[in-house]
Amino acid sequence: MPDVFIDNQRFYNPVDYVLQQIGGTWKAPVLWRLRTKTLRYSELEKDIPHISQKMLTKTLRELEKDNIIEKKVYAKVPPHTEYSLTAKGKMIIPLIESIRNTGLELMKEEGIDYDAMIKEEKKNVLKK
Amino acid sequence: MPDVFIDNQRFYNPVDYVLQQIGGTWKAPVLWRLRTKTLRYSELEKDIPHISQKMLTKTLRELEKDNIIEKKVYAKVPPHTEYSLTAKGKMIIPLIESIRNTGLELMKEEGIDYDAMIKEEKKNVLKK
DNA sequence: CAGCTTACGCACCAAAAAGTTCGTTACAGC
DNA sequence: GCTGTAACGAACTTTTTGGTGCGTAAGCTG
Repeated sequence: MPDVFIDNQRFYNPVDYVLQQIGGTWKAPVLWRLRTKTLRYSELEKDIPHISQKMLTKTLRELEKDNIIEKKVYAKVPPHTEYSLTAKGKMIIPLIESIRNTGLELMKEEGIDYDAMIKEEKKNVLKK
Repeated sequence: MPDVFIDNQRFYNPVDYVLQQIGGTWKAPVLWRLRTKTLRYSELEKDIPHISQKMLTKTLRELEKDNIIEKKVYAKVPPHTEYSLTAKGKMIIPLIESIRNTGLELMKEEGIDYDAMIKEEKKNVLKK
């Protein structure tokens, strides 16, 4: 497995190359939400539990740099920005779905029904 | 996306859960080599470029803990250990292949033919 | 005219990941 | 009896990640 250099960055193998672009804690949650629609910064922030502004901003900058998402800025005050997938981003979504499905399977083997958990949570949100 | 607790560890979502188990720099290289055959510690060490002993050991321990690989020890001196995939490990290999294939595609879009690079490298190794 | 709003960048600090070096075991060959 | 060997564990340092809090623009609202 030889090393590969792209944009002056070294990657050990193709898996490494992919995981640099979509790995880490926050990239998948962002991409997952953008898979069907364009969203604003503040919408992402509200919808992704635990994410800090710093991490959201950093994640968005990296996804932009790798040409996975696009940013559209409406130059007003207060600011308004929208993020959406690029063609490359759309190409990558099926992979995220595969990873997610594997995760659901593995969780099931641990006795956890994640889809049911999500439904439960929605009920509780509505109650409030 | 609610949090999930498994073995006292928190995961934000199914993708997070999978990437904790197979993400990072070294897990895929190890699993990729074990996908077809059992290997000794020293064989893995020789075959994976750049890996340090510490990282190899740590990676193997984590994969064992997550029940993805098995260790067989032959109690002699010098030591002899063998690593192979468990059933769960075999389940995960297709996902690694998907990630790898996506990586190959993305590299191709950057003008890099990784399979050709590997062939070149093999020639060079034989020359030495 | 004070305060709220959105989407950040920046500085500072703590925590986690990763690399480097060293030590160990016990037998086999020189 | 000194050296090499395989597979590590432990200690230490460096690098990378991640979190918190602060500052900012400029118009709209009370």
